[in-house]
Amino acid sequence: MKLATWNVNSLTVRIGQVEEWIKKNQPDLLLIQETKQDNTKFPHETISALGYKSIHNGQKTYNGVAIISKYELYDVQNNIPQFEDEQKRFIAATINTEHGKIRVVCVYVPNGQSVDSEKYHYKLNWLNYFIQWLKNEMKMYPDIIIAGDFNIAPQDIDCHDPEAWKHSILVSQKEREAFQKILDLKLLDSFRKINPNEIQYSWWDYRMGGFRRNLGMRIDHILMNKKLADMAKLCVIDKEPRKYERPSDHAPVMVEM
DNA sequence: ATGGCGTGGTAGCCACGA
Repeated sequence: MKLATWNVNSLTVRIGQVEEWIKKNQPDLLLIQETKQDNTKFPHETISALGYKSIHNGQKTYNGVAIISKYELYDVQNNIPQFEDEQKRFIAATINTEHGKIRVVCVYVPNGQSVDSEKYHYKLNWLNYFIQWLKNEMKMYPDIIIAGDFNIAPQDIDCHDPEAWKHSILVSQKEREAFQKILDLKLLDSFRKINPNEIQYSWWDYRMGGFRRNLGMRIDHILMNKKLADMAKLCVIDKEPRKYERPSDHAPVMVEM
């Protein structure tokens, strides 16, 4: 199985690139974030023509998450249960694979804007509810993959300038503690497990020549339980799409198992 | 690195992202 996560920063703009990337990389599963379109706009036909099923939990202008899959998707859950939220940042489904039944969760964790912002509280609150939900979900689905844009750089090696960013969003202690709480549920960050010391980023600011100067962060992650993580052979961040004309500011992260 | 870019709204020298 080959699976990937990619924040596309508007599927309307990036649908051509998503098609191109799928054709080239042939993932079995692709989780995308920031579609920025409502469910009526989602290009199910384009995806279907490539041989994939798709489900989407979206809204106009902001957020929006989707799962594109070679496998049938069932028991779909839109948004975190028991968490009132207008924002569409979560979609989950179950698939039957060569590795057995797997629960797949696509997340677009709030950005937080700045640590003194109301949006930062919303981010931490969102993560709290997510962790509670996940804890319970793992009792029912021991084999689980959670992937998406976490908007958290877990360790200093995941940030190009940890000293400067220390107290800022994506890096702040509270966000890292929340990420650690997720890992404490016995989930593994597949990129870090497979590449313990690699310095690689998945996002670069559009401004200031961020990509050219490699001023990035590793904030997009693929987490899985130990059994699945032990099967994963390879985890790479594909920088190619970041070089496309009109790129997303994020690069896809991909696991092969 | 935070003005500097990109997207999507709408007509606001806007909101939001990260």
